[in-house]
Amino acid sequence: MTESTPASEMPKTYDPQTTEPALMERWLASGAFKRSKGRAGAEGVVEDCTVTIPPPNVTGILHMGHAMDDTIQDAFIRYNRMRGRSTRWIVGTDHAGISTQTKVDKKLKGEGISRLEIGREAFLEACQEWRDEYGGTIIRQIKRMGCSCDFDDEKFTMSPEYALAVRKVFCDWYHDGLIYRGKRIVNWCPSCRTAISDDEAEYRDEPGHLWYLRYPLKEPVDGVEHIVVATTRPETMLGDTGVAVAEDDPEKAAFVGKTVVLPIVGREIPIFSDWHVDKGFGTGFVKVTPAHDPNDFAMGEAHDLPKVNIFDETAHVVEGYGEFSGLDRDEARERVVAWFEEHGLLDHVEEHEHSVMHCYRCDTTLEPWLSEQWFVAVDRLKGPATEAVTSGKVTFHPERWTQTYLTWMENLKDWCISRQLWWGHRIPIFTCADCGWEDACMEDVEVCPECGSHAVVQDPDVLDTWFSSQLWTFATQGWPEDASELERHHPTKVLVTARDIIALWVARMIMSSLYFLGEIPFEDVYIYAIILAKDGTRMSKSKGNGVDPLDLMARYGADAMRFNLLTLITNNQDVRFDAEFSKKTGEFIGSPRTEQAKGFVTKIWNASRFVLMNLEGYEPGPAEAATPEDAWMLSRLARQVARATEALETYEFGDYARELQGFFWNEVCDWYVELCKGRLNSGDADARRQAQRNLAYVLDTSLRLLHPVMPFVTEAVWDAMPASAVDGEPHDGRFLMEAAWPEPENYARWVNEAAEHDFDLARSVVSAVRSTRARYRLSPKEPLAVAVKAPGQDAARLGEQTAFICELAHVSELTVGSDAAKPQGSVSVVDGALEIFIALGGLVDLDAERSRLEKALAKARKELAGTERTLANQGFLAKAATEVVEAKRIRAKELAETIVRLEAQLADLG
RNA sequence: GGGCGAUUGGCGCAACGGUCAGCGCAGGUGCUUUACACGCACAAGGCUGGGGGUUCGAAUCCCUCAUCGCCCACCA
Repeated sequence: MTESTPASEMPKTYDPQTTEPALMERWLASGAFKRSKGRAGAEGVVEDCTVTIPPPNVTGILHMGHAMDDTIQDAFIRYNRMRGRSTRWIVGTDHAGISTQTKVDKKLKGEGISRLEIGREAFLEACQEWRDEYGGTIIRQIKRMGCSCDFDDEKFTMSPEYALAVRKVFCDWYHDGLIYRGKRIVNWCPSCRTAISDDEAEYRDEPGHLWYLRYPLKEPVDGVEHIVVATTRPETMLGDTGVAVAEDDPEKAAFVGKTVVLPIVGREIPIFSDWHVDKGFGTGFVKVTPAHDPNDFAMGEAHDLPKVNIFDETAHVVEGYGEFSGLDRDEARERVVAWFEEHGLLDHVEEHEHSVMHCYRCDTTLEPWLSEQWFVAVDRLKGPATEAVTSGKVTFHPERWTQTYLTWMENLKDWCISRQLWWGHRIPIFTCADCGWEDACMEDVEVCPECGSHAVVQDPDVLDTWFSSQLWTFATQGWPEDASELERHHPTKVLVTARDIIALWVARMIMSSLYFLGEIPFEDVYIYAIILAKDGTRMSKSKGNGVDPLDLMARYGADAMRFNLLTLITNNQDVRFDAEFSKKTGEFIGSPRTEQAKGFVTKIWNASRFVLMNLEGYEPGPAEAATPEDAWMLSRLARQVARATEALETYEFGDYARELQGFFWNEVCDWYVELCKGRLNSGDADARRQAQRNLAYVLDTSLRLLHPVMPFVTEAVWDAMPASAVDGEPHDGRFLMEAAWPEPENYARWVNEAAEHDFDLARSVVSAVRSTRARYRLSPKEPLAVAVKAPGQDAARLGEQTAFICELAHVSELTVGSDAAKPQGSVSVVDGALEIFIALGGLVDLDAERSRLEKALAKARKELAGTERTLANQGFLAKAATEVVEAKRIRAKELAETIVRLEAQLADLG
């Protein structure tokens, strides 16, 4: 910030497209985004505010969810930096195992290459290339938004340092007995011969059948010789090891504990009850195939059933099933059904639609397949993680998400962490093929430490992406090698994220941080609303209703988009974004709300330009409540400082933005700036100087308050300001982003309730005159004579404000008094304790005035009647709070007085 | 199927048990007021989705119905 633009050179229009990137360059070059040292507070302690960005996928591009997330974080970070806290926003990307691998896979497929052909090494190289090419995209987009992240120290969940942390966590948990190997059903693609993760599988509803098969009972039950099961996959009956009924099914109770002889196979299998079963579906009897269905697997575990795998890796029936062995699953289905029919065991067949999983790559129907996987046992983790939240150490905002977290934690099952992918952290488990030695190792092992064999192999699978991202708050801060940063900057202040990853990510971060650091990863979790399209449905590429934040910024600028996003925030869990698209081309046309926000950016620019244009001869000096309007403005400013500070401290971002806009636009611009024009143009040098100082003070403070959400335009204006009116020193070389936040206690002395009341009286008079003028279609230039009758105290206060009332309402002659007389031929307006008479001579339309007054009278009488009814209610008087009763009494008195005045005016009209 | 949330003037939203239910946009009227027409002023527009309950008092709390949406789990 070496050169500042003289006010006279402030361009007439503000262009975010040139200003925003240029400012960003200067901020970046200055190092202002690195950790701020902060300022010591009253106790001599510098508070800490470290925030880690939820790492976007390395291959990702910015979408509206990121835009919301990052706007909230940046507003919070900028506020805290100004507040004097030691602040750093840690940025980085996630390697995103599945989605990166899928993208690279598709790219290679487009080139006619299969990852299975080129092998693991070559494929990982291709992934690395992809990351190098696209990895910077989203970081550049975040920069376009003006986010004040520490970009010089970007993190990555697969960097060597990070990999070390991941490996240590795995090994420690393994040696502490938290990581174990177990069997689990995965989605197997018989064509690709690989497991497909849940996220890669595509569900599709397809027409199918429900086959009703008869299973003979070993011994008849009450004369019944066989039961009937319903299945969509009859071929899997070869692997059945049980039959289940619902726990709450009295009709089936007699069958529980009995035995069925499985047809074809001849296996004797038990009948048992389980909560998985819905007695209303099918026959109420469910065949259980633990090796080929996830639910059946769970039942098999619970009831200790054998898991019989009947398919090989190409989904052909394995040896041992006679004529069925060697058949593929479709042939097997036909033959099994035919066999049941031939033997009179096929009860009947129904049409049945059900969802089927397909391979995202080759579209083959996936086969649930039993395989070896690695798990994290959560028993020892969930207790502390639950306590961290119930005790209030970690707080959710809004509070309602606490329940989501606790419910999930309560139902938490062991976490399957192995993924059959190549792109990711490879599981550091080494096994000796010769002697069976196995261990989790920090260093790669080539020779078996037990038998010296070279036949040591590493587990081929990689870790779930969340396994590495759960370490984000501390693995990005030097853990495990150097704990010095963690000592001062962990736990982090807040995690800002979407509700759909409370379970996947938030909960796991809490568990791992508690385990390895013995402390929570963050104090607060702020869950923001999901941004939906205009029609209330989720934005999606296929629907074409999604809007690209870059398009928004190209059209309206980053400040406008940021402001728009914050004002959208309410207590609601979803918000709608009003992006409009061309019906013909589907192209983004615009967003009215963002356009409004752009209007506010322009308003700030223009108001600032006006102030700066009028600073000629400005001498820095203290603000002063020299006039009633000054006292009012400074009081309002003080309240706004307190309110904005409170709102940001309590994560009320929407209120912060909306209230600030109302204040700056409707109070500062519409009233105060207008009111200062007189003094600025008068020949009175002292009055002009004071108006300049006050305007500069109000503008300076407003810019500081607005900066967290509107960093660019506020910084651009600040750049043009000759000196800070708050500290009275030239601020060349300092950025607004590094300036001090207006501390409420420094403004508290301006709060002046009486001044606010007095100003409201003057505003009432101005509004009454303007309104009357509009009703009679009189030009604003037409001078009018006005008399105001007010109670003594109010009359005196109004008397001090006649100058500006006359100016704003174009009043030529203003009389104020407790006994002011109504001039001949005038219109009267009753507003609270004021009676305002506007002289119109012969123009007064008696009928119109009468009906207007009658309308007002009727309204007042109606409200008075209601109020009196309440006051007559014994229950109300007995139970309502005294201040509420008192407020009602005062209101009744006011209404009664208003009615008297209105009646008098009506009588006067004749 | 489970969980969460919404329903307030034409549209988007506030109001979180107690003043005449507020605000913005759109629409209306009038203003080339020398910061801003991306502006200013003025006026109009609502028995708060239906029904029931709790309470002295309900847009607000409870129940129910209807409609809509989001998240999670997926049905043998």
